[in-house]
This record gives sequence, C-alpha cells and structure tokens, in this order.
Amino acid sequence: MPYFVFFLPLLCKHGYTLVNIRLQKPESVADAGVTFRTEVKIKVTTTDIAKLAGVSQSTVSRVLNEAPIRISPARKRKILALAEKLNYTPNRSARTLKMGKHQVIAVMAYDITDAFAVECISMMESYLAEKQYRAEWISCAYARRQKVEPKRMLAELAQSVDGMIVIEADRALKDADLLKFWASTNIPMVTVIRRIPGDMISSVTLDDEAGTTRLVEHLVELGHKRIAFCYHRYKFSGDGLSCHPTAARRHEVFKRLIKQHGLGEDPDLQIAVDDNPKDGYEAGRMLISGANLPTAIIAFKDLIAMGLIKACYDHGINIPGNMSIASFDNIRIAEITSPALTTVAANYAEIARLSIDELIRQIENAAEKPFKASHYVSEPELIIRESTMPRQQ
Amino acid sequence: MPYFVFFLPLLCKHGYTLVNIRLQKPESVADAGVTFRTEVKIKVTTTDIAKLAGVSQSTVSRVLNEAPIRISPARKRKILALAEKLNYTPNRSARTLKMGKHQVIAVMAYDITDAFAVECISMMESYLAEKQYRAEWISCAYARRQKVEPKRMLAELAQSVDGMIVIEADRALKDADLLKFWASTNIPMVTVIRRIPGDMISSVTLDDEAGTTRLVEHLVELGHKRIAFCYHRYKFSGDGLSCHPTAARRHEVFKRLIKQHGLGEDPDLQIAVDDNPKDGYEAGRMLISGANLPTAIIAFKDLIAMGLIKACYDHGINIPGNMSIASFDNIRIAEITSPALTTVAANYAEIARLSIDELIRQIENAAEKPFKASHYVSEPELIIRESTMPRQQ
DNA sequence: CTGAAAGCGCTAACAC
DNA sequence: GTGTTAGCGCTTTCAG
Repeated sequence: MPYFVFFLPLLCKHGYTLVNIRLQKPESVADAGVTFRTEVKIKVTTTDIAKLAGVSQSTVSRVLNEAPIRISPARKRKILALAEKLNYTPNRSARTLKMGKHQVIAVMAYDITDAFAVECISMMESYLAEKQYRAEWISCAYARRQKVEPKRMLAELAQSVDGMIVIEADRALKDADLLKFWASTNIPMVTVIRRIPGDMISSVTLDDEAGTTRLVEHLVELGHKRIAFCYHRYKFSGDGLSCHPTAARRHEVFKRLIKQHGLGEDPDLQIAVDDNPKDGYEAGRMLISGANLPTAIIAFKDLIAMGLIKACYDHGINIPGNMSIASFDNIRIAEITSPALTTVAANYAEIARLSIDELIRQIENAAEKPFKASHYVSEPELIIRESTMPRQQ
Repeated sequence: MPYFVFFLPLLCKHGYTLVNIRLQKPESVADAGVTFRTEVKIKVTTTDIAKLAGVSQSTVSRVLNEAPIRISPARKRKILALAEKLNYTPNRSARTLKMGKHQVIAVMAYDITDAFAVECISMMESYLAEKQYRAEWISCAYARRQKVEPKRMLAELAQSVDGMIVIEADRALKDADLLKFWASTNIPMVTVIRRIPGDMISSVTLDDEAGTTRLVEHLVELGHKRIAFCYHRYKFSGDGLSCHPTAARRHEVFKRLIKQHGLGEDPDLQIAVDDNPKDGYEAGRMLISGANLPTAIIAFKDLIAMGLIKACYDHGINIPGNMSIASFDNIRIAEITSPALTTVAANYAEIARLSIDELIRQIENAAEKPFKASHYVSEPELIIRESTMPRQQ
C-alpha cells in the first residue's frame, strides 16, 4: 500500500483534501500489495516534506541536494526518512526552470530504427547511463514527413535538452539548416559520421578512406579482379540530400583504388541502390545476370549486402565459393547471416564515447572561450568472416 | 545571420548586455549565412517580446496560445511578427511546471535496440507524430545494470512524462514492481505484450494462441511429423523474470497442439535457448546432430530462427528442401534472410495504434471515473515465405 | 480587450 | 545552521 496513506491524516491537516478512494477486491494481485486504484494523486514536494518535518522548505532542499552546509543531524535524518517514506522525487521541470540545465541530451538520427543508428544508440545508451545524463532519441524522418519544419523541430528540441548529437548529419538535415539552427541557439552540438564544413561544430567521423582501402586490399589479395560495388543512389529532393553521408566517399575511394590496381573501372559493375535490402537484392540480380559476372561485390552497408546474399542464394550462386560479398558497418546481424559477413566494422563504442565526452565537455565548459571545435576520427576494423574467400579459378 | 542581431540595440536598451561576439573568417560556410560563433545566448521569452512590442507579457502569451479572447489585430500582428523574427520558442519546463502536463509519453522496453522493440518504436513514432505527443524511449536493461533501482527510475520518469507504455512488461520489470509503481504514481499506463493480473492496467497483447495454432497447422498440413521447437530458456534471477513474456505461452500452445495431432512430444525436439541468435545457432547444431532429426523447427522469435538457418547452412542442410524453419515476430529482416522466413507476424501498426490511443485516452480523461482498464488483443498473421515447404519423402 | 499579479516547485543568495 | 526571499518563464485568474 502506498506509504502516503499513513500520512493522510497529517496531510489533510495541512490542507490536502481527500478526493476519493475507490476500493476494489483484492483478486490475484493482493500479494503485490496493491488493492485499490486511488484517485488521490499526490506529487510530494519539498514543501510537503518541510511542513511535515516542521522545517523550512529550503532546509529540505539543502538536505536532499546534499548541499555543502552542515545540517543538524536530527533534522537531516527526519527529512531523509520522510522523503523516503513519501517516495519524494524532485520535479524535473521546476529544477530545470531554475537551473537552466536539463541533464538531457538529444540524439538525432535520420531514422532511429535504422540498423546503424540502433548500434550507435545501443552504445550511447550504456555510456550515458554512467554519465548521469539521459538521452532523447529523435528521428527526423517522420517529423519531416509530417511537414514539421526542421528549424521549428530543432528550436523546440533546444528547449528541452542541453546539447545534441546528430548522427549522419547531412542525411538528417541540410548542412545549412543545421548551421543556422546551431548559430541561432548556440546549443552544444556534435555531429557523428559527418563533419560540417567550417570548423564550428565538433565531429566524430569514420576513417572511410582507411576502411575502404582495407576492404579492397583484402579482396585484391584474395585474387579478385572483377569487383562490383553497390553505392548509394544519390537523390536530389526539395528538402535536401538523401545520400548516405559516407557512402559517396566509400565509392570514391573504391573507384580510385580499382584504378590504382589496374582493374579497370567497369561501369556495369557499379550499381546505384536505394537504402533498403530489397534494392540490394535487385542489384544482386542485375550483377548476376549481367554479361560481366563479378567475383566479388562490395555493398556500401550490411543491409544491402544481405540483399546481395539473398540474390545469390536464390540463383544458386554459392557464397563465398563463387562470389565473395563484403560491406560496411557491422550491424549486429552481420555475424549471423548465412554466410557471416565480412565487413568494415565501425567502432560503435568508440563513436559513442568520443561524441558523448565531447558533448558533455562542451556543455559543462559552456563558459569556455574561445570555443574550439574538436574533430575525432574513429578507425574502422576489417572483420573477415565467411563471405569472402580466394577467387576460384 | 541570426535575426536577433537586428534587435540587439533594442535589447540592450532593455537591459541586455552584449557579452562578446567573436568574428571568424567566412570560409566555406559563408553561403549558409553563418559567419561567427556568438557568445551571446539569447533565449527569447514572452517577456522579451512584450517589452519590444510595448504590451504586457500576458498579452503576448494570449496571442501565442491563440487564447479564445479577441486581441486587437494590430497588436496581434506585431506580436506574431516579433515572435517569428526572434525565433521564439516556448520554454517547455515553464509551461510544464505551470500546466502540469508534458505532452510527452515514455515508451519503456527491456532493450530499445531489440529488434522487436525497434519495430514497435518505428510504428509508435510515426503514429505519435500525428498525435502531437513526443516520446521518450527508455531501455530498462542498462539502467538496471547500473544498479539503478527500478522504482527510483520509474519515479523519476513519472516526473517528466504524462503516461507510459511498457513493452514486454514482465521482462522489463517484475509485475509487482510495476504495480507498486503504478499504484504510487497513478500515472496512466498501458502494457504491451503482457497483461498484468488484476485488471487495473490496460494492455495490448498478441493472440499467441491463434498465432501458434496457425503456424503449427501450417506445418502439419505440409506433412511435417517431427517438429522441433526452440523455446526461451526461463531464468530466475534476483531481479525478476527474464523470460520472453509470450515465449512461454507459445511453447505451451505448441506442446498442446503437438499432442492433439498425435505427433508425440519428443523432449529431444524441444530446446531451451537464450535470447540471441548464437544460441539459436547452437540449438540448430544440436537438433541437426541429434539422433532424431526433425523436418521442421519453430523458433520463438525470428532472431533465433536466423541462427537456425545459419546452422543448417553450415551443415549443408537445405532449407526448405530438407528442413523447414519458421518463427514469430516478423522483424524487418525476416523477408531478406536466405531463404525468407515464414513467420507469425505481429501487427506492429495496430499494436502502436491501440496502445497509444488507449494511453492518450487515459491521459486526457484523467478525471474520468471510475477508471476502467481496457484490454486489446491483436491478431497475428501467418506470413508464409520461403523457409517452409512440404516435407520431402 | 488588456495589464497586474499569483504561483507552479525548485535553487541559491541573503539575512539572522 | 536555518529561515526568508527572489525569481526561472509560463498560464490564468482577477480587475479594470
């Protein structure tokens, strides 16, 4: 039974009115100790505790915030006990209003249910828990679809968080929008997987140059000569770029390396795909039925590779026997595909740590000037699993 | 350039102090219209607008909230224009503090990066956007690991949201904890994929009876006689149950149906697995190498089935030729596995709609009494894809 | 129609 | 050590 019931008489004496209590038969939950749905809604405040303890409200506040002031032990004990019994929880809005701090950061992604974002979120979540911050996870895709103006959305967001991390920034928002927003709020911000030109916003990016190189070298060493690449179709639309921020870069590096290795740049082996596995499947079908069958295919992300795997499976092409497949990201299912994917793994833990540390640094040194943007680059790791092997003669 | 710059003189006249403006070379972002990082941080308030417009603060509030009072058109225009120019955004904390409403709900799952939760979140997110509510997505797994007491966590949460949805409730929190919390805060609440005994908390559940039946019937019709089942290993630990809430039920129904169809209940064909694909893989290996090879395997969720598929793949067992695989959930990758999974699909859109509608109903009719819990059951749909086919002789 | 004023719950500067 | 007091920005009476 909620503890406050014991205090009802006292509370009533202090002006509370008992609105209504409706009893209900114990039923099977009796053992949970709950037998009624009460209509009295009491949010205990420091003032309540103060009245009950017979001290001033500020004394209560001091005790509960462990202020660096000695409070007489007896009162302290009394207040603490009351807070415990009444199940006191500070009112966040009031505290925020007073302090101007939320202890909350926003993490915005294009789509928080995208597999890459999920991996980032997973790591950030566990890291944030240690840091005494909470996070708000925000997709901008849906908001946009609802015709909410990005600026509006961001402005509102800025009212409820101390800072924000934007994953795949130029996919989430146009650089210019982001910059304008940032300039108008000056809210601490870190972009992940994208560095905004101008050196005013800190960033954590992936070394796609190194990652792509490692992957291509791997395939070249395995003897592959016809290597295909599924890159992200670049779309122009009214509300901005919709290209995977690093996909284009990976493609660039790939083209350069292929040339360097004298493997020729066969345009038939480079296919633009939309960002979904089905399109990967279609790309796979095209590559398989083309005149110039590759012996290895790289996809710009794991989910596309899953489509490729399925296309090969459906057409009786053995992986890795007759076709090697590799990609980028290392989302969690990459190791459970059949066969398991060789992939350029992002170091999600590091990305999370770097971006959050940098953001919190900015938040807590808000006064620090001149502001200096920091840029971190995370090294990806090539994870060789089962989907790549030496080219069969 | 942020609009407030134009108002600086006026603002200064009203007591604002220009702390510092540091200029920076235009660089490449000049076109974004941002050329400096300002150190003046102005959060525009209704009071600011009031001063600039020469009216009282309450008039501004009335205009911005479209209060049902006629305001002289000239003033209205002026205020609106100023708000627009200054990029005014209401301070959420202040509004919340005053109104006692957040327009935010919490969605708590055991792990928000779990594939099932992701599908729920995806649908809830798009549905919520229409409803003018925001959501906070909360995992309790990490919090728990950080030794934050569930009660504490919930109590704090209750301070920043108007209601909450708990996905797979008994996995997230012990029933008793949830009930105690609920009783102590009386916060509107809906559980998803779990109905709390006692009829005091509304719920949206899946018809696992029907779903399991459809799946088993499907396999029986295909002629399968040795059907294996991977069920969720039930774990007892200090802080509660850790069994997939519906997994046990699916297993129960399966066992009953197998008996009904006279297929015998071979204990070797029923394997307990932990909730991860690797354990599914191990289970697959055991089943394959056992004396009594099944011709079909059901997993309690898609991710486990992926492990099974991989086990078959690695051991040269063709799916669906020599082995049919099926499972539950229909997470988004289920259609892109090789082969695509036959699965009992949860209707995520419906789950989202029902749970959110019910929650908002409770929030907005808070005064409504007597409170009446509502219980919705969502019908799953058997989606037959490529991983099941008639038993080969 | 509009302004003045109260107060949501909290923190912190200021008195005693 | 402790109480008093002043707001944080907003909504909403209550007077005019």
